[in-house]
Amino acid sequence: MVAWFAAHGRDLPWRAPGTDPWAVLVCEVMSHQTPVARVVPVWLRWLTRWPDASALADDSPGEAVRMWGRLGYPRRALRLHETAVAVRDGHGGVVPGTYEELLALPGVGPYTAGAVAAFGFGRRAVVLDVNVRRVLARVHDGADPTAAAPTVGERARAEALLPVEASTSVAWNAAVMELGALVCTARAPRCPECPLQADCAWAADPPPARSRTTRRQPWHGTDRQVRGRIMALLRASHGLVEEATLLAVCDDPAQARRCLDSLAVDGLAERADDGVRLPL
DNA sequence: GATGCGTGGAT
DNA sequence: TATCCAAGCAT
Repeated sequence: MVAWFAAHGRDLPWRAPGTDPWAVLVCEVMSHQTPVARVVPVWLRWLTRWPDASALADDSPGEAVRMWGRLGYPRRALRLHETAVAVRDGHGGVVPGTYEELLALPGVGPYTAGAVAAFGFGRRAVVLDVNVRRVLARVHDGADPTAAAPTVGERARAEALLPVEASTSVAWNAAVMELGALVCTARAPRCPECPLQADCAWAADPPPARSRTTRRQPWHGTDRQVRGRIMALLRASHGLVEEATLLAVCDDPAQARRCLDSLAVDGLAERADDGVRLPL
């Protein structure tokens, strides 16, 4: 596993020696449901502008949302800004190092808390992202994990497999995650290239077809699409945007209104007297 | 536990 | 062209 990673792991910028926990946290949050290739340039620009948590906390949430650009799920930018404030005001500007403290930060869930503990602090922590889940489930069960959140059983198995020694566990986490991203992929896994092939239930008996358990949400005409269009207009403007301009992003005025309202509730848009803008 | 939440490249 | 999918989290 670890040898495979040394030979085939990607040379991602946050894997450079000396990357501090805050930079790791930023990269982990940006990577939620987002391809790594899209994260890299934003992460580099982000840390150039705000090298640490306090620098981000001292700027406005709206600037964080603007810098987030088209990464998607812009509420993550808001939560990352909230986390920066929490680190500045509650932890003396230093990212806390325990799983429990990390989990308490806004926008930080079980995956991110484990990833920062492991990759930011070198600690032994279960890192259960979709890649690790897929690798472990296929090796053990010969089937893909469910679409639902990880079960206690999955977590227990990951814990049981995780090497005891801290630095070894960090390397193991990185290797399994990378294996899931590059070899044990969701579609068309490259089993002949996999170091676990000999011990893998999936490789021994590949399932014939994919079973679709949950129906995916359609895209065209959804509130998500309309919200995205409104946010794109707000990011592009450094001042107020006329509400009528924002409401023109789709044909259905009621939907446009609903979406603008929901963005305001989320804190992604702020209404002023004569327009709308990103939060100050 | 099921839903909602962006975006764009790959197939 | 339509669907799948990518380092999840909050409600």
